[in-house]
Amino acid sequence: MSARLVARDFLARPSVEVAPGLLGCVLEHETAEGLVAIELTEVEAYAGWADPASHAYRGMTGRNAVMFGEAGHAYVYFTYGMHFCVNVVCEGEGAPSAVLLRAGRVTEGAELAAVRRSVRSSRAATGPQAVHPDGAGTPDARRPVPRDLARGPARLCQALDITRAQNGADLCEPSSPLRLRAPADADTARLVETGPRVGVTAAADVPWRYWLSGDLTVSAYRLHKRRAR
DNA sequence: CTAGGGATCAGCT
DNA sequence: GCTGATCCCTAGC
Repeated sequence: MSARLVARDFLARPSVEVAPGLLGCVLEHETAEGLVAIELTEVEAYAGWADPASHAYRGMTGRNAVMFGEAGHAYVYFTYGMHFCVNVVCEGEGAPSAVLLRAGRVTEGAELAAVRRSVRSSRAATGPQAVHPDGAGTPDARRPVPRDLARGPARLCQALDITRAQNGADLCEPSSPLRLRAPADADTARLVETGPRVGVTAAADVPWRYWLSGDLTVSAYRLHKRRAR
């Protein structure tokens, strides 16, 4: 079995070129709890300086500094008070582009991923250990279905246990706990579809979201609500 | 549909 | 130092 990682050279290009090539790649995170691996099915490119939707648009800050560094590192950010999202940094020093990992399918460690997801979910819900009033609920009843384990950028991070601690992690380094594996050769010829990015008001016209055609783990598309400016 | 929650940052004092 | 708007979302009504 090949543990071949994605080469840094592959990532050191404009994110719009890299993004479709990440589909089918496997992001895996090895922790004390075990290994969870996720095959990427949906990504979005963010282009840096020229892209008003990019965190790097207004220049380097403490939060987005990783985007300005070497390609192949993880840029993790926290949003909406409770969610993490992970990006793969592309291009090179001073060219802050990145690809947001929006969804995937758990290929290893599904048990562990399910536990992580249900623990966090029940805490965010109506309190610890919500039980069905009719008594029908077994502990497993709350479990997310496998398809939903990493269906959405924040769910993907939950399943992999990616938090601020993984910000800056080197995805191209074999000894790194968080790494990006190249797809098996048989999986490379998948049909890719393209469309507008999710939740982006500025530059909503560019089709920089990429996903594997027909894949059920791709997140539900919603147009962003118009917000006053 | 909405609440939820924390971090960030521009703009101000 | 503070204030308020925003944020690439999710789960539960």
